[in-house]
Amino acid sequence: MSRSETTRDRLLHHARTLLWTHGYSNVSLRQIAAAAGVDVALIARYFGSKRGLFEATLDGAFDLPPVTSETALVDMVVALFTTSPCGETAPTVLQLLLMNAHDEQVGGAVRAAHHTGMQSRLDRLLGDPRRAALFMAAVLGMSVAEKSLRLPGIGPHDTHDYAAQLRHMLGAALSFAR
Amino acid sequence: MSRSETTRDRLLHHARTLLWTHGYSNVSLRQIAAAAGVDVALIARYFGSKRGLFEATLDGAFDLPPVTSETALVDMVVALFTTSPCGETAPTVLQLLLMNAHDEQVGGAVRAAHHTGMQSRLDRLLGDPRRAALFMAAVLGMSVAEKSLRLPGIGPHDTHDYAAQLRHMLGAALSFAR
DNA sequence: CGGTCATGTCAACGGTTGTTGACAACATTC
DNA sequence: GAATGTTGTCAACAACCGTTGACATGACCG
Repeated sequence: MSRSETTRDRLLHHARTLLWTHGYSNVSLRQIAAAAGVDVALIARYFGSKRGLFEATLDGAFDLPPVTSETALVDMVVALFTTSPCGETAPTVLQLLLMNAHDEQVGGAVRAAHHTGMQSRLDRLLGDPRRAALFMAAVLGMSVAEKSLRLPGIGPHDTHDYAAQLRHMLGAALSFAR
Repeated sequence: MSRSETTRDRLLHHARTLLWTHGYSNVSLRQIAAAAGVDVALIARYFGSKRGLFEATLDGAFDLPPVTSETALVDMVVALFTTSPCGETAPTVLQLLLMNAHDEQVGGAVRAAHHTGMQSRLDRLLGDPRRAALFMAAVLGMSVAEKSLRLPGIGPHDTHDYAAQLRHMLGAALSFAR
C-alpha cells in the first residue's frame, strides 16, 4: 500500500467516526485532520472538498453480506443496526442514516447510499417494496427509540432478544401489509 | 401585547421554522433575524444566546391535548407526528426529535422536552413504560421511514389510513410486550 | 548524481459565525 | 416639556470556517 493510501485511509476512518457521530456541520475539516494526524490541506488534495470526503465515507456503508435467505438478510440488517460495525467508539449506521433529516444535499447522498446498498436488496429478497419498507420502519423505530431517543422503556437488549422481537414485529407488520 | 412581545414571538416563530427544519448548526442567527425582519442583536437581548433561543423553541413542543382515553391519546400522538401543526411550511415534530442524534447538548434538551411533554403522559396512560416505548418506536419508525428516509414503499398515506395502521401495529406491539 | 513526480507543510485568503457594547428612536410617566 | 426606561440600530470584535496556492521534503527512476 502506497504512502498516500494509508493517510487517505486514516482520513477516511476519522472522517467517518467524527462526521457520523457529531453530524456534518458540527465537525470541521481541521478536527478531522487533527484526529488523523495530518494537515488540513491534504483533505482537499485527496477528496476535493468536505462534501467529497463525506461522500467517500458513504462507500459501502450500507453493504450487507451476500446472503440469499430471507431471514438471514433480515438478521443482517438487524445486526448492522444493533451493533457497532468496527470497535467500541465506532459510529453506528443509524447515526449516518439520521444525517439525512436536516440537510438536503447530505440527505440526498445518504438516502441514495442506503437505497442502493440496503433497501434495494430488501426489496428484491422480500419481494415487495411495501413489505421491505415496513420492515425497515420497524428496525428504524426500535433503533431510534433505543439508541437516539434513549427511551428508558427499551433496552439495553442483548442482540438476540432484540432480533427476535424485530422478527416477531416483522411478522406482525407483514401480516397487515397485505 | 407589548411591542417587545410581538417581536419576541416573531423571532420564536421563525427560529422554530428554520432551526427545526434545517438543524441547529445549519441556521445562523442572522438568517433567523432576517426572516423575522428584526436585528440580530435583539436575539441576544431577548433570549441571551443561540441556545437560549432554541430552548425557548422547545416550550410546549410535545404538548398533547388533555385527553384521558388511551386510544384518544394514541391518536393525538399519531396526529402530531403525521400532520404539520401549523401551516404548510411548518416544521414537523419529527424533525425536532431527530435533532437529538448528533449534538449532545441540543439532544439533551430535546429529549427532556419530549419526555416531560409526551412520553411521561404515555407512560402514565398506557400504564407501562415498556408499552409506551414500544408504541413510540412504532410511530417513530413509520415517521422516519416515510418522512425522513422517504422510502417509496410507504406513503403518502392519508392520515386516517396511517393512524389505523399504527393503531393496528400498536396492538401487535403490545401483544408481544407482555 | 540529477531530474521528476508524489507527498506533505505552511500561511494566507475571503467569508461567516455568535456575541458584545455604544448609541439612537420611541414610549411612558412625572 | 423633561426625565426615565424600553425597544431597536449599527458597527465591531475575536474566532472559526472551507479552500487555495506556493513552497519544502521525500521517494523513485534514468
